[in-house]
Amino acid sequence: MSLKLTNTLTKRLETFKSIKPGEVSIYCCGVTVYDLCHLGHARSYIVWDVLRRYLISQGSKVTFIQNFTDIDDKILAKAEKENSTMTQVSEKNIKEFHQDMDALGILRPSRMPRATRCLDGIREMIQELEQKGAAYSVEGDVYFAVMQHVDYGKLSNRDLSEQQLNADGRIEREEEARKQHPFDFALWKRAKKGETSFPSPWGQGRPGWHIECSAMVLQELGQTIDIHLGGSDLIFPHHENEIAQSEMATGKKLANYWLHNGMVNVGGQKMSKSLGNFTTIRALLSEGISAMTLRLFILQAHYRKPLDFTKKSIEAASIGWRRLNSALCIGLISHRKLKWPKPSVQEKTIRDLKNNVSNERFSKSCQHFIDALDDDLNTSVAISVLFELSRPLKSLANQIERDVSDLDGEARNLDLHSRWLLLVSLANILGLQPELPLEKNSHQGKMHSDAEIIEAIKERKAAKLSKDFTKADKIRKELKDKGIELIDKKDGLTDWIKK
RNA sequence: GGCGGCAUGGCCAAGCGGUAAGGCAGAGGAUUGCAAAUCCUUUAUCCCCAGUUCGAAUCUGGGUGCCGCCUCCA
Repeated sequence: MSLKLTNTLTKRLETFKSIKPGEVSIYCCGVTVYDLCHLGHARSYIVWDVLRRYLISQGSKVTFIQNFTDIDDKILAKAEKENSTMTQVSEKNIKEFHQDMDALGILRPSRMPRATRCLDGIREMIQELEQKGAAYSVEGDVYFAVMQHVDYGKLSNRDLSEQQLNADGRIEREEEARKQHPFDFALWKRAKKGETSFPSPWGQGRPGWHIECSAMVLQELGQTIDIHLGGSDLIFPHHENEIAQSEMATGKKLANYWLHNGMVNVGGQKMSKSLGNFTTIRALLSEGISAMTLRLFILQAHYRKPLDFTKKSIEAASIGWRRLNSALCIGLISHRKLKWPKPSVQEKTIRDLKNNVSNERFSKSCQHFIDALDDDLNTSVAISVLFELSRPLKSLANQIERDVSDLDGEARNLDLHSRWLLLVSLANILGLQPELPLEKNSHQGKMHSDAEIIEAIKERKAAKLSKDFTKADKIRKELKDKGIELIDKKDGLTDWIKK
């Protein structure tokens, strides 16, 4: 089987085939850098990160371009509010963006163009469109004439003859009057006085939103690319307009495959800045929810479906991850004890993986995993394979934790080792990487000094030795009420963690 | 009003015509003085109604409900 993807352009599941064999060009719509990213952004970029990792694992050379929109009303508004500049606001949020994405284990794009650094390309494209009669200027504004583009609406199923009957009340009358068609959109907007602006043949102004992506694709990847990515909320008007501009300017198809991810919902409603129902990635991470928990949470759903965000669902993912993680960590923590070779972090291609899997049972798991991803990135099924692979490893981790000296026989050990290698490699394709447990006994908070706790543990141990379990339990309970949990180990020692 | 999507156990979520993956929670058992962790076992006929078919959660038609886009938006 080979990779099949749902193409928004054709509304069908299609076998993916790149223009150049072995090479894949991808453009992903990035963020407008006026604020921190929220879980919705995380979903989008995590999902596309998996697509990218999967293509890489198949041996493809992937060029992944993602933009920063750093010219925008909201950035300007923020700059004004903070008594700063557009550049300062953008720079700050670009840094924040990288911090979040790195934390989530998202591979950095090959290049990240910015609108401010692509102005020549933007102006050239607008001029090209003007020459072709697909753009017209009105008092310093330049609009794209949608009627000139025969295919307009092909991505989002819009019909130009309908004239957008019911979008009333949402559009500024004044601007409407200047447009030839209600769907016409700005390629260049003239500057109001005092506003940050850039020179152009049409006067001082700023590029419209859609044109930057068209110009960047052309600049970074060429006329036709393999895959164009974005959130489903970008289908119209953003991507529709991008297609119109690019295809009119170059005369070539912009992208062969258009992929769109579903939204993150809160209480059934889309998470968004404007609704104010968003939770930032930063906030989630600082609450102690691990990056991999978020990844698991997101990848347990299919990427095109809406995903409801609730405290409960995150907690479920968190526990699920903790268990999966214990299996993923075992070869890193206990390879000496198990006499496994020292783990190397080499990334493997699917072909290597398949060749290395000797055991028939494992090759089935491996194939099941691959088939799942091939089927329009069915990460949900792929994850179920990981959980199934991890089961005996979790048990092993537990045995080691309890210091069971009688580990299983050699053959079984070998079996577990190759199981672990497969698990780690497959998990890596989803970007699920082992998170080594934090040092035990590390904690914040000042309710108790370590010495006090250790004293209590000693007292309890004495009570246990003298079979005074009532007292032992009382101490456990007292500590628990203060958020300290005791874990008795096989060797008679007691660990404790602060919650 | 137009375009698109979704409806599966207590919760989340796969399934793409052949008799319901996986995760969380729950129950029972093993282990443990207790607790935690771990393992084993276990819990559904798929929104409603009609139809196609030997056979449908899966296809068709009609309902009902929810969501997204049509304004900035991942």
